[in-house]
Amino acid sequence: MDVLHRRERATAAEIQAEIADAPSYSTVRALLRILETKGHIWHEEDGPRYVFHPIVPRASERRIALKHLVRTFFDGSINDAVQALIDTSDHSLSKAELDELSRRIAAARKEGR
Amino acid sequence: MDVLHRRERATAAEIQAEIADAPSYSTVRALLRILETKGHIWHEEDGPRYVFHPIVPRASERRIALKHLVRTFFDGSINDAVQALIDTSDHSLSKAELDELSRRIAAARKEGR
DNA sequence: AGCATCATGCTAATAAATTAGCAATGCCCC
DNA sequence: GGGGCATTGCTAATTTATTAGCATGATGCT
Repeated sequence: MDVLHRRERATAAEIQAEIADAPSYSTVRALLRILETKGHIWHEEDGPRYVFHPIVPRASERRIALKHLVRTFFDGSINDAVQALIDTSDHSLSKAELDELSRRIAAARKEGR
Repeated sequence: MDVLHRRERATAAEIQAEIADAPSYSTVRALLRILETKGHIWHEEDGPRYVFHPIVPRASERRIALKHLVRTFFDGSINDAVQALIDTSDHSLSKAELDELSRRIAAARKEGR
């Protein structure tokens, strides 16, 4: 599901290739079949192969994932989560990026929240 | 694992109680045994019952989860992730919270990133 | 057109997870 | 101290996931 949310569309082989420690091709295909019967993905045919897609759109899943993460790891504090994001060490934000964030926060403030 | 990361410690019964759509008590206990043999959790004995704990500390798991989420849903853009957090509608940030964020960003900027 | 390639459909075997349930044991309260 | 309660240890049955492998059919290249 993560691969499909990253790419929106992928074949079985692509999915396997993107997973570190991937299970066998057989298993990936079986898993895709299971995910499809459970209503998490669908597929279209592109010539001889299937191209899989998530059913829940990325933006929705994104919102769910954020909420879950904030609840699980930040006791519900969005503020703390933002702080942690800014602190992500191996990817630290450039001055320009920080400026952009300031701008966005100013915008949110203006919206009267 | 989510429950254990939220609470840091929990018994089998507590874990079951916190999971929506939880499987049977038997299953929860079996799963805890499996997680333990796989090295994801450990337990101490508190009188007659086991209290389980995650092995990877919350702060580490948190970093991993953030990284994963940014990669999966925001194409690696921390900025976009922060924006999405700020936009979380059902939890919108108060003016005070936005102020605090501004302060934090200013601090990050000062650190010369 | 013919051939190699790739992907699916299917089947069958094995491994792992899920579940129920009961005996045994330690705790708590009266 | 005795009786109930909660929790673990275990076993066994069932369901589900994982895997290999082969036949089949479409694609694309020469």
